[in-house]
Amino acid sequence: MRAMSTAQSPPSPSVPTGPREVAPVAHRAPERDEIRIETVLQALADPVRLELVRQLAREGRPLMCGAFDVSVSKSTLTHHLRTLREAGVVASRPRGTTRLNRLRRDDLDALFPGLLNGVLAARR
Amino acid sequence: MRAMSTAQSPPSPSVPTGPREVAPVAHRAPERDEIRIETVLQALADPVRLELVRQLAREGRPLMCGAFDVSVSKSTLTHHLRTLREAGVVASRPRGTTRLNRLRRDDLDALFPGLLNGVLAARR
DNA sequence: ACCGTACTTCGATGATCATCGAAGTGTGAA
DNA sequence: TTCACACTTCGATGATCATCGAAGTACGGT
Repeated sequence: MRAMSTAQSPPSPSVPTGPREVAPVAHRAPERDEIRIETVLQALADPVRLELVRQLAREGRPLMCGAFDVSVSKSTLTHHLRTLREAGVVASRPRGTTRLNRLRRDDLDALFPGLLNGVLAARR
Repeated sequence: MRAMSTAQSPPSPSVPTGPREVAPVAHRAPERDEIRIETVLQALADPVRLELVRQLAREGRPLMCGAFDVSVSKSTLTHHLRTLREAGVVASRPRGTTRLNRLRRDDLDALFPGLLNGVLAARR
Protein backbone atom coordinates (compact mmCIF):
# COMPACT_ATOMS: atom_id res chain seq x y z
CA MET A 1 0.00 0.00 0.00
CA ARG A 2 0.94 3.65 0.04
CA ALA A 3 1.13 3.57 -3.77
CA MET A 4 4.18 2.43 -5.67
CA SER A 5 7.11 3.68 -3.77
CA THR A 6 9.56 3.85 -6.65
CA ALA A 7 7.48 6.57 -8.25
CA GLN A 8 9.31 9.78 -7.64
CA SER A 9 6.90 11.97 -9.60
CA PRO A 10 3.53 12.92 -8.10
CA PRO A 11 0.56 12.10 -10.33
CA SER A 12 -0.13 15.71 -11.24
CA PRO A 13 1.68 19.06 -11.31
CA SER A 14 -0.80 20.38 -8.77
CA VAL A 15 0.53 20.13 -5.26
CA PRO A 16 4.02 19.59 -6.63
CA THR A 17 5.64 18.26 -3.50
CA GLY A 18 2.80 18.74 -1.10
CA PRO A 19 2.83 20.68 2.14
CA ARG A 20 4.93 17.86 3.55
CA GLU A 21 3.51 17.96 7.06
CA VAL A 22 5.80 15.26 8.34
CA ALA A 23 8.79 14.60 6.16
CA PRO A 24 9.11 12.28 3.26
CA VAL A 25 11.23 9.70 5.00
CA ALA A 26 9.65 6.74 6.68
CA HIS A 27 12.08 6.72 9.56
CA ARG A 28 11.41 9.81 11.59
CA ALA A 29 13.37 10.82 14.63
CA PRO A 30 12.67 13.86 16.82
CA GLU A 31 14.95 16.88 16.79
CA ARG A 32 16.86 17.47 19.98
CA ASP A 33 14.36 19.97 21.33
CA GLU A 34 11.49 17.63 20.58
CA ILE A 35 12.81 14.86 22.81
CA ARG A 36 10.68 14.42 25.92
CA ILE A 37 11.86 12.82 29.12
CA GLU A 38 8.68 10.77 29.56
CA THR A 39 9.14 9.19 26.15
CA VAL A 40 12.82 8.51 26.75
CA LEU A 41 12.12 6.85 30.09
CA GLN A 42 9.29 4.86 28.54
CA ALA A 43 11.68 3.68 25.84
CA LEU A 44 14.45 2.76 28.28
CA ALA A 45 12.08 0.97 30.64
CA ASP A 46 11.80 -2.14 28.49
CA PRO A 47 14.42 -4.84 29.19
CA VAL A 48 15.01 -5.63 25.52
CA ARG A 49 15.40 -1.98 24.58
CA LEU A 50 17.67 -1.33 27.54
CA GLU A 51 19.83 -4.19 26.33
CA LEU A 52 19.97 -2.66 22.85
CA VAL A 53 21.14 0.62 24.36
CA ARG A 54 23.72 -1.22 26.46
CA GLN A 55 25.12 -2.97 23.42
CA LEU A 56 25.28 0.29 21.47
CA ALA A 57 27.09 1.96 24.36
CA ARG A 58 29.46 -0.95 24.83
CA GLU A 59 30.42 -1.08 21.15
CA GLY A 60 30.73 2.66 20.94
CA ARG A 61 29.73 2.70 17.28
CA PRO A 62 26.57 2.37 15.19
CA LEU A 63 25.26 -1.15 14.80
CA MET A 64 23.14 -2.65 12.06
CA CYS A 65 19.91 -4.33 13.14
CA GLY A 66 21.28 -7.79 12.59
CA ALA A 67 24.25 -7.14 14.86
CA PHE A 68 22.25 -6.93 18.06
CA ASP A 69 22.26 -9.95 20.32
CA VAL A 70 18.73 -10.23 21.66
CA SER A 71 16.32 -13.15 21.69
CA VAL A 72 13.31 -11.67 19.96
CA SER A 73 12.01 -12.06 16.45
CA LYS A 74 13.04 -9.80 13.60
CA SER A 75 9.79 -7.89 13.64
CA THR A 76 9.95 -7.36 17.37
CA LEU A 77 13.48 -6.04 17.04
CA THR A 78 12.26 -3.59 14.42
CA HIS A 79 9.50 -2.53 16.78
CA HIS A 80 11.93 -1.87 19.63
CA LEU A 81 14.38 0.02 17.45
CA ARG A 82 11.55 2.15 16.16
CA THR A 83 10.42 2.91 19.71
CA LEU A 84 13.96 3.95 20.61
CA ARG A 85 14.25 6.04 17.46
CA GLU A 86 10.92 7.81 17.95
CA ALA A 87 11.89 8.55 21.55
CA GLY A 88 15.12 10.11 20.35
CA VAL A 89 17.38 7.57 21.99
CA VAL A 90 18.85 6.27 18.75
CA ALA A 91 19.12 7.53 15.19
CA SER A 92 19.31 5.29 12.15
CA ARG A 93 20.35 5.79 8.57
CA PRO A 94 20.38 3.36 5.67
CA ARG A 95 23.72 1.84 4.75
CA GLY A 96 23.39 -0.13 1.57
CA THR A 97 20.89 -2.87 2.21
CA THR A 98 21.28 -2.58 5.97
CA ARG A 99 20.61 0.18 8.48
CA LEU A 100 23.00 1.68 10.99
CA ASN A 101 21.67 2.53 14.43
CA ARG A 102 23.50 5.14 16.45
CA LEU A 103 23.08 6.04 20.12
CA ARG A 104 22.24 9.75 20.41
CA ARG A 105 24.62 10.32 23.31
CA ASP A 106 25.24 13.98 22.55
CA ASP A 107 21.57 14.92 22.50
CA LEU A 108 20.68 12.89 25.56
CA ASP A 109 23.64 14.21 27.55
CA ALA A 110 22.74 17.77 26.58
CA LEU A 111 19.09 17.41 27.57
CA PHE A 112 19.39 15.09 30.57
CA PRO A 113 22.99 15.27 31.80
CA GLY A 114 23.90 12.16 33.70
CA LEU A 115 20.85 10.14 32.81
CA LEU A 116 22.46 7.83 30.28
CA ASN A 117 25.58 7.33 32.37
CA GLY A 118 23.47 6.58 35.39
CA VAL A 119 21.43 4.02 33.50
CA LEU A 120 24.54 2.39 32.08
CA ALA A 121 26.22 2.36 35.49
CA ALA A 122 23.61 -0.06 36.80
CA ARG A 123 25.03 -3.45 37.56
CA ARG A 124 23.58 -6.23 35.45
CA MET B 1 -11.26 -10.32 55.32
CA ARG B 2 -7.87 -11.45 56.58
CA ALA B 3 -9.40 -12.33 59.96
CA MET B 4 -10.17 -9.73 62.57
CA SER B 5 -7.43 -7.24 62.45
CA THR B 6 -7.81 -5.83 65.93
CA ALA B 7 -6.39 -9.03 67.39
CA GLN B 8 -2.93 -8.16 68.57
CA SER B 9 -2.12 -11.44 70.27
CA PRO B 10 -1.15 -14.52 68.25
CA PRO B 11 -3.34 -17.55 68.98
CA SER B 12 -0.60 -19.49 70.75
CA PRO B 13 2.78 -18.98 72.44
CA SER B 14 4.38 -21.25 69.85
CA VAL B 15 6.11 -19.34 67.07
CA PRO B 16 6.24 -16.25 69.21
CA THR B 17 6.96 -13.78 66.45
CA GLY B 18 7.32 -16.20 63.58
CA PRO B 19 10.22 -16.55 61.16
CA ARG B 20 9.02 -13.33 59.59
CA GLU B 21 9.95 -14.18 56.02
CA VAL B 22 8.81 -10.93 54.58
CA ALA B 23 8.55 -8.40 57.41
CA PRO B 24 5.46 -7.60 59.35
CA VAL B 25 4.74 -4.30 57.67
CA ALA B 26 2.46 -4.09 54.73
CA HIS B 27 4.55 -1.47 52.99
CA ARG B 28 7.62 -3.17 51.68
CA ALA B 29 10.47 -1.40 49.97
CA PRO B 30 13.57 -3.04 48.47
CA GLU B 31 16.94 -2.73 50.12
CA ARG B 32 19.49 -0.72 48.19
CA ASP B 33 21.08 -3.76 46.59
CA GLU B 34 17.68 -5.08 45.54
CA ILE B 35 16.84 -2.03 43.46
CA ARG B 36 16.86 -2.83 39.74
CA ILE B 37 17.32 -0.28 37.00
CA GLU B 38 14.51 -1.73 34.85
CA THR B 39 12.03 -1.34 37.69
CA VAL B 40 13.19 2.18 38.47
CA LEU B 41 12.88 3.25 34.83
CA GLN B 42 9.48 1.59 34.61
CA ALA B 43 8.40 3.54 37.68
CA LEU B 44 9.73 6.86 36.42
CA ALA B 45 8.25 6.38 32.96
CA ASP B 46 4.72 7.26 34.00
CA PRO B 47 3.82 10.98 33.81
CA VAL B 48 1.95 11.02 37.11
CA ARG B 49 4.73 9.23 38.96
CA LEU B 50 7.37 11.46 37.40
CA GLU B 51 5.41 14.44 38.68
CA LEU B 52 5.33 12.94 42.17
CA VAL B 53 9.11 12.56 42.07
CA ARG B 54 9.48 16.12 40.80
CA GLN B 55 7.38 17.47 43.66
CA LEU B 56 9.35 15.46 46.21
CA ALA B 57 12.61 16.75 44.77
CA ARG B 58 11.36 20.33 44.63
CA GLU B 59 10.17 20.31 48.23
CA GLY B 60 13.29 18.58 49.42
CA ARG B 61 11.45 16.89 52.27
CA PRO B 62 9.06 13.97 52.79
CA LEU B 63 5.47 14.62 51.77
CA MET B 64 2.30 12.98 52.99
CA CYS B 65 0.05 11.47 50.34
CA GLY B 66 -2.47 14.26 50.56
CA ALA B 67 0.16 16.89 49.90
CA PHE B 68 0.82 15.90 46.31
CA ASP B 69 -0.76 17.99 43.60
CA VAL B 70 -1.89 15.56 40.95
CA SER B 71 -5.23 15.09 39.28
CA VAL B 72 -5.94 11.45 39.94
CA SER B 73 -8.19 9.72 42.44
CA LYS B 74 -7.04 8.73 45.91
CA SER B 75 -6.78 5.08 45.02
CA THR B 76 -4.79 5.82 41.89
CA LEU B 77 -2.40 7.97 43.91
CA THR B 78 -1.93 5.08 46.31
CA HIS B 79 -1.21 2.81 43.37
CA HIS B 80 1.44 5.16 41.98
CA LEU B 81 3.12 5.67 45.33
CA ARG B 82 3.23 1.95 45.85
CA THR B 83 4.80 1.46 42.42
CA LEU B 84 7.46 4.05 43.30
CA ARG B 85 8.03 2.45 46.69
CA GLU B 86 8.33 -1.08 45.34
CA ALA B 87 10.77 0.18 42.72
CA GLY B 88 12.89 1.75 45.45
CA VAL B 89 12.37 5.32 44.30
CA VAL B 90 10.58 6.44 47.45
CA ALA B 91 10.30 5.17 51.00
CA SER B 92 7.32 5.78 53.24
CA ARG B 93 6.73 5.52 56.96
CA PRO B 94 3.58 6.13 58.98
CA ARG B 95 3.31 9.45 60.76
CA GLY B 96 0.30 9.48 63.01
CA THR B 97 -2.70 8.96 60.80
CA THR B 98 -0.84 9.99 57.67
CA ARG B 99 2.15 8.61 55.82
CA LEU B 100 5.36 10.40 54.90
CA ASN B 101 6.91 9.67 51.52
CA ARG B 102 10.61 10.31 51.07
CA LEU B 103 12.65 10.35 47.88
CA ARG B 104 15.49 7.81 48.15
CA ARG B 105 18.06 10.15 46.67
CA ASP B 106 21.03 8.58 48.46
CA ASP B 107 20.31 5.06 47.25
CA LEU B 108 19.50 6.10 43.70
CA ASP B 109 22.57 8.31 43.44
CA ALA B 110 24.75 5.51 44.77
CA LEU B 111 23.37 2.93 42.34
CA PHE B 112 22.79 5.07 39.26
CA PRO B 113 24.88 8.22 39.65
CA GLY B 114 23.45 11.05 37.60
CA LEU B 115 20.20 9.38 36.70
CA LEU B 116 17.93 11.30 39.03
CA ASN B 117 19.62 14.61 38.33
CA GLY B 118 19.36 13.95 34.61
CA VAL B 119 15.68 13.18 34.87
CA LEU B 120 15.03 16.24 37.01
CA ALA B 121 17.03 18.44 34.65
CA ALA B 122 14.51 17.83 31.88
CA ARG B 123 12.59 20.94 30.98
CA ARG B 124 8.87 20.63 31.63
C1' DA C 1 15.50 -9.40 -15.14
C1' DC C 2 16.25 -12.17 -11.28
C1' DC C 3 17.64 -13.51 -6.72
C1' DG C 4 18.97 -13.09 -1.92
C1' DT C 5 19.64 -10.43 2.03
C1' DA C 6 17.90 -7.04 5.37
C1' DC C 7 14.61 -4.83 7.25
C1' DT C 8 9.55 -3.13 7.67
C1' DT C 9 4.58 -3.35 7.91
C1' DC C 10 0.32 -5.64 9.03
C1' DG C 11 -3.02 -7.95 11.90
C1' DA C 12 -3.79 -10.79 15.77
C1' DT C 13 -3.15 -12.09 20.51
C1' DG C 14 -2.20 -12.22 25.26
C1' DA C 15 -0.32 -9.54 29.04
C1' DT C 16 0.31 -5.59 31.64
C1' DC C 17 -1.37 -1.46 33.52
C1' DA C 18 -3.64 3.19 34.69
C1' DT C 19 -7.90 4.37 36.25
C1' DC C 20 -11.92 4.53 39.12
C1' DG C 21 -15.58 3.86 42.98
C1' DA C 22 -16.79 1.20 46.80
C1' DA C 23 -15.59 -0.91 50.75
C1' DG C 24 -11.95 -1.90 54.27
C1' DT C 25 -8.26 -0.69 57.76
C1' DG C 26 -5.87 2.00 61.10
C1' DT C 27 -4.94 6.02 63.90
C1' DG C 28 -5.83 9.82 66.95
C1' DA C 29 -9.18 12.60 69.13
C1' DA C 30 -13.63 13.54 71.48
C1' DT D 1 -16.40 3.56 72.07
C1' DT D 2 -17.44 6.36 68.64
C1' DC D 3 -16.20 9.36 65.09
C1' DA D 4 -13.57 11.52 61.43
C1' DC D 5 -9.74 11.52 58.65
C1' DA D 6 -6.05 9.34 55.77
C1' DC D 7 -4.88 5.96 53.26
C1' DT D 8 -5.30 1.02 51.29
C1' DT D 9 -7.39 -2.91 49.05
C1' DC D 10 -10.55 -4.98 45.82
C1' DG D 11 -12.68 -5.84 41.42
C1' DA D 12 -13.78 -4.09 37.00
C1' DT D 13 -12.70 -1.73 32.74
C1' DG D 14 -10.52 0.21 28.89
C1' DA D 15 -6.04 1.24 26.91
C1' DT D 16 -1.50 0.33 25.79
C1' DC D 17 1.98 -2.73 24.43
C1' DA D 18 5.36 -6.74 23.59
C1' DT D 19 5.26 -10.48 20.76
C1' DC D 20 4.90 -13.21 16.67
C1' DG D 21 4.45 -15.00 11.64
C1' DA D 22 3.34 -13.74 7.14
C1' DA D 23 3.62 -10.74 3.62
C1' DG D 24 5.69 -6.51 1.74
C1' DT D 25 9.56 -3.29 0.38
C1' DA D 26 14.24 -1.94 -0.80
C1' DC D 27 18.81 -2.56 -2.22
C1' DG D 28 22.96 -4.74 -4.23
C1' DG D 29 24.77 -8.29 -6.92
C1' DT D 30 24.69 -11.76 -10.80
